[in-house]
Amino acid sequence: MQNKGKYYITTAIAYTSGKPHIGNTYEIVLADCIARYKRADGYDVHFQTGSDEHGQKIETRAIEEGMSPGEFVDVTAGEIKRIWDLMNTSYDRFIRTTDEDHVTQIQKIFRKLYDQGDIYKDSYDGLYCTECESFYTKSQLVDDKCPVCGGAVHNEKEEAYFFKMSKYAPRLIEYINEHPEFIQPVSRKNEMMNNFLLPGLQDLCVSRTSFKWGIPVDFDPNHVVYVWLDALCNYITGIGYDAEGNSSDLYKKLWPADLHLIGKDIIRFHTIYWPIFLMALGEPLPKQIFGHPWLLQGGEKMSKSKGNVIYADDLVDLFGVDAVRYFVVHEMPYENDGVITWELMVERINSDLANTLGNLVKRTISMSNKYFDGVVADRGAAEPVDDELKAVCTGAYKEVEEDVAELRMADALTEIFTVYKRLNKYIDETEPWVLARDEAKSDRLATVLYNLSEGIMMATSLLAPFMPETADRISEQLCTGLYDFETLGEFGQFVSGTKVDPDPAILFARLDMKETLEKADKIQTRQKEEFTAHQIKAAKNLAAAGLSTDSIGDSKKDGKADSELDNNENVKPEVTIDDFAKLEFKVGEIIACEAVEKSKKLLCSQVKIGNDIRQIVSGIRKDYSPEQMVGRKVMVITNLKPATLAGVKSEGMILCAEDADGKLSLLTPDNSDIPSGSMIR
RNA sequence: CGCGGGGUAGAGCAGUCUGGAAGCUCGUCGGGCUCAUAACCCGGAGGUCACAGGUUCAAAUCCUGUCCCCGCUACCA
Repeated sequence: MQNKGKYYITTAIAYTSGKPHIGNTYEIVLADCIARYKRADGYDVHFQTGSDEHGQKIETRAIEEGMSPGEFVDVTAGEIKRIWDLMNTSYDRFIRTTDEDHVTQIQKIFRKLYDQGDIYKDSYDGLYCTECESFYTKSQLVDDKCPVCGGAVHNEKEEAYFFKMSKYAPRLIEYINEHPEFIQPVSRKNEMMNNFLLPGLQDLCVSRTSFKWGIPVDFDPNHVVYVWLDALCNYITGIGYDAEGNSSDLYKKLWPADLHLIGKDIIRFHTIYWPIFLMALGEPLPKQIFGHPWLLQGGEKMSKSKGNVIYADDLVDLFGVDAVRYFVVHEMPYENDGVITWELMVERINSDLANTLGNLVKRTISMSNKYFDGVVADRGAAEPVDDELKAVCTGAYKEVEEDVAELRMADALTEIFTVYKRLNKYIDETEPWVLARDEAKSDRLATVLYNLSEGIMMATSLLAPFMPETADRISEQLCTGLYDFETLGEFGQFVSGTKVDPDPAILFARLDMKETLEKADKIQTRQKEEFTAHQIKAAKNLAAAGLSTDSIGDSKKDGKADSELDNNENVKPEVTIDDFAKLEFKVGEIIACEAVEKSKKLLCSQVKIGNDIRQIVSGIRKDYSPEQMVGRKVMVITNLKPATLAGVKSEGMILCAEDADGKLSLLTPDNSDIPSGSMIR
């Protein structure tokens, strides 16, 4: 096969704060499809992935788990690698930012940049929240208060190293303008230009003294290297870059990278900071950076506290690795976010994998066995109807090639399945079972089955980078090997006279929706329980280490919700039974309810409490509609001082439980027959 | 007026740059077929292409305005 040259592809390295979910796993699968495709297409591919293991968050997460940071990242990096392997991804190196060669190089790089004056020491002058021990920018503040704890922030100075971003910004702007393919999709280019580059790039603080878990600056050990500088450089350290000029032959061959595949959330780091670091090091810039969209669970971001996270290993258990690979690549459009739900997963598998592909292979091989004792032979009895089929088969490679060149992998996959669909149609057009009834048409029947087998192998050879196991199974059932891409322009490579599998196994069994959703439900329930248990353990460990629980949670927003929850639970002082007796709780029945016009959050209910009817306004509209409220019996505090909310009078309060996400649940009496007005004690 | 993306059939999407009969997949309804995993093939129904104006012989596509959704808005990876 012709060698088309080297192709160096990377994924972002995964942050080791926890187990990656299917949204994170998508990236490695996509990269693997590209890598495998390029290999099959004649490129000398190098595929690197890995884990990003430093930073304050890791330090905190380790404490939560009661481990040292080093032990913790060993566990999570192992977990990431296990999932990457489970997904059958063919990376050449899994780099860890704790790897010795990487650490050494980062220190050299930092020193080099310092020596040449691109990094300078200064003081970081920012808005600091003592409570959270963090700096914030002005734009991050909410009402001039800390966005996490809501407390006051003040100006504070901290000694730090800075990188002269401003020095290189004009060159980067010029480069981006001259290389329209550099940032993909192009809409992202505008965001970077308009938000950062054109208004003027600020220098970047590239060291930290507030935590220890990072790569120490060797000439100033109080500082650790900023995690992004550390993480981004993996793309060069992983292939043998040396800041002192002794880079490896591998590096000389591979750099610059052909493609950095990353999530759309970290585009800024890859299209601004990373190119500038490279300019400063005097190295060429990567050829292309593709910020892929996200896979969302039913339209919302996955979050552990919501219990809606879908993990690759659960999916693989239920559906098999190739079905999962197929799904994530197929469902991800080029520019917009994709959607994953268990229902969609089942639909895709049944329709595309079981019906279109699996059934096609099965029926084709079954007919060869039934009519010709398994021998597939081209007896040359062609008819005009064959021509269109052959054209579709021989044209597929070109179509797929174009899609892959633009990284439109979902489209490429669809293109391949068009061939399978065409083959199914061909069976109907030729009606082999009718030909079988007439001995004189035996040659034609054989030729039809030959054409089908050949068509399947042509499409399957293109499918192999996407679904490697399935492609192997199909070629085994047809007792042949996958085709070289170079030969895909011609029809008729299948060796005439091949005897196929006498009893081919079903490739993808149809799934029962109800049954599968029940299994999925169990998985999600288990997951939510595990999360709750983890939160308790984490809080304990953090408290033992003398830290607050503010930093728990898998995102800033969750962290906020968590801290509020903790405040409600922990802050209130003990009360006596007499204090409690001052409050009057009764069962109320909601007899009417409507939304408060001026507000997005409020509902106004008419509540029957014994013989009394009261109007109560509640901020629960996001979780309950007025229709849902009517007829319910709820817990009401009746001696609360009346208040006016959004201009509407409220005489009491309907009680709700609130979870970590702020989702509300009305408190309802266990026995719905209990009359309204009953006392609650 | 911070920047950008989006609103197309019940669901998920393409089409918009370069104006010229509204398309794909799933679902649904009807028909065909029986080799096959109740699979496969054909056909139908279902859309005022967010809304309002404008340009044009012609607008999902170009222009103007409005409404809604989403992302980004720098030192948390």
